[in-house]
Amino acid sequence: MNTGEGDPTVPGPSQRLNAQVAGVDYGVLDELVGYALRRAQIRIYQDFLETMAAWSITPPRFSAMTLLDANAGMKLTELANAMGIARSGAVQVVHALEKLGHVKRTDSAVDRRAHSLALTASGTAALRSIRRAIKQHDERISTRLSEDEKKELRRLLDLLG
Amino acid sequence: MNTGEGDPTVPGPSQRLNAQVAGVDYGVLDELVGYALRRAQIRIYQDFLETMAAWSITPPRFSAMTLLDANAGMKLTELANAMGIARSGAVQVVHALEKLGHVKRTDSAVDRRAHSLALTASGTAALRSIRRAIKQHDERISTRLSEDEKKELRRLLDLLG
DNA sequence: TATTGTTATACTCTATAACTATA
DNA sequence: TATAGTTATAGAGTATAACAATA
Repeated sequence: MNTGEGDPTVPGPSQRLNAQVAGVDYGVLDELVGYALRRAQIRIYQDFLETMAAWSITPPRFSAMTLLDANAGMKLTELANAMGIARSGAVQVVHALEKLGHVKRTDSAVDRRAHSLALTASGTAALRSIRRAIKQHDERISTRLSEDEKKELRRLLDLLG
Repeated sequence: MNTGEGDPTVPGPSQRLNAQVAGVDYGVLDELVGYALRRAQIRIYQDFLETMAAWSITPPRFSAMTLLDANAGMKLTELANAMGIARSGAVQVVHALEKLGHVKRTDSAVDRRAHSLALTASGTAALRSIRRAIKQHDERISTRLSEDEKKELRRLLDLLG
């Protein structure tokens, strides 16, 4: 797979079974909010990867691109904070996106230590397609929920943690 | 950290910020059910790791132990299917749990290729404590939800994917 | 031939710690 | 001294592919 344009590959779809298997006793797992979340995530992750395979895009890469699109000129540390990861992790994400030609660094005028991060023209174009595909993916995974239910789900999720 | 009783270490808590940062435009991310899920998971994961640090237990390890407790004698392939991961991944989880002394293999009487997996006595004892801590963790992360809301959240999550 | 467990390999994601250049 | 970015290192989690033993 991976029609993609670069080295950074993606975990690979897999023909893995559904998270819940008949005839198996899931014990306390079935009572935990956290495990319901995890199970949903496991299911959804499959569709996400398949949706993004052609672009070599992973969840953190999509987050980074979206953040840079909406906040052009962010510094690396700001990006890391916004994503909730360590700086060293942000370096890797940015590096992968640079290899894909989606992100460029510009030396900051004010602070010679810092770089200004932004999407390239082709990165912006790619993000348009990616975003469209992601929106479809998001529709797909939540197709059994009404608009009200989606809203309620988001509300309840935001109360968590 | 890691008062734990074995080599297999755990990612490490970290003093990372919250997933949502003020002054940053999250763009389309704020509209996606999938990202709300991801964000909640990121927040919760911190508490999970801190809760489990003393036991060197990770989410998949907890799932495996719970499944083996409720379905003693499972084969490796069955465990992998129940967890929704590849066999090779299950090998690693089982291996880590063996190193911790929580799981034992017994040669299957019927099929000489297969092993019968089960918790050890100390694994069962450990699971009791671990389960108690996990339940508290689950209460903690969902403390802002009423019982009805928790139930509704589980229902909506199960509709996803 | 098909399945079971295993190993080899590869990749992402994440973290901490130490380093360099600047502030 | 403190911050920005980077690199080195490490481990978890996941996957595919190939292999030996057994079915």
